[in-house]
Amino acid sequence: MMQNMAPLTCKRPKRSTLAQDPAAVAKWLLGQTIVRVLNDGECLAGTIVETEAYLGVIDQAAHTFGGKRTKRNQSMYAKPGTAYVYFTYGMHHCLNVVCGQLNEPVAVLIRALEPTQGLDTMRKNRQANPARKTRRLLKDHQLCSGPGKLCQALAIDRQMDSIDLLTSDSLLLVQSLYETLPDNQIVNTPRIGVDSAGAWALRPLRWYISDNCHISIRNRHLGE
DNA sequence: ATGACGATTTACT
DNA sequence: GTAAATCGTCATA
Repeated sequence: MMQNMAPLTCKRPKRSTLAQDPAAVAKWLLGQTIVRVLNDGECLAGTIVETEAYLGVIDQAAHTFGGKRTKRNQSMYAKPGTAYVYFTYGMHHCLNVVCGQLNEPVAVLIRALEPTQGLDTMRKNRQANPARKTRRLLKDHQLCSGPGKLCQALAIDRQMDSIDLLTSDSLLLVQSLYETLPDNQIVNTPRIGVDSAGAWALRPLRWYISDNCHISIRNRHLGE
């Protein structure tokens, strides 16, 4: 568990940190913070606890497999530190951190956050469109425990696509004051929801913080 | 213009 | 465990 979080300071990562291969960045991002500043100035924040790397043109599970370039995925070709936000399944948004080099379409999907600031607003955002009538209060670990959930909680949609996470005032990546997590607190498994990607579905390109209860539901019991 | 398909979530048997 | 919800995006015509 990430307990006793330091008060939020605004140390921004260097762009060179994100200009690495997506697997390295995915691992590095664990423990860092995503901050969303709403129009009224309210801050919502969470610690990244689960990530997946998408390796671009060679990766059958990536939107840019084979060098595919469309209106939707063009921000994956942008400079490292750019947000790639896409809409899927007719109702969900997903947030990625573009990494690697300019024009090298690789990215890291942010799959789960441990919410640290603005939980009440997150709960409100998550229940804005209740699918079920009698919905009980969402527990903290239900707010950001999935790529679609965290975007709903932080009010992230395609308007945030192509934003620079290192300079933006509305959606920011903030570096932890702590050292990088030790390897024995990081679990590495295959990615979720990419079963149709052949052999690439089996590659261990997902990472999450061991024993953290805010990771996505699926595979919470697996791993190691 | 049309049809197939999701880097998901939720409810339900 | 299975299936429904729901629609932008993309490839094809």
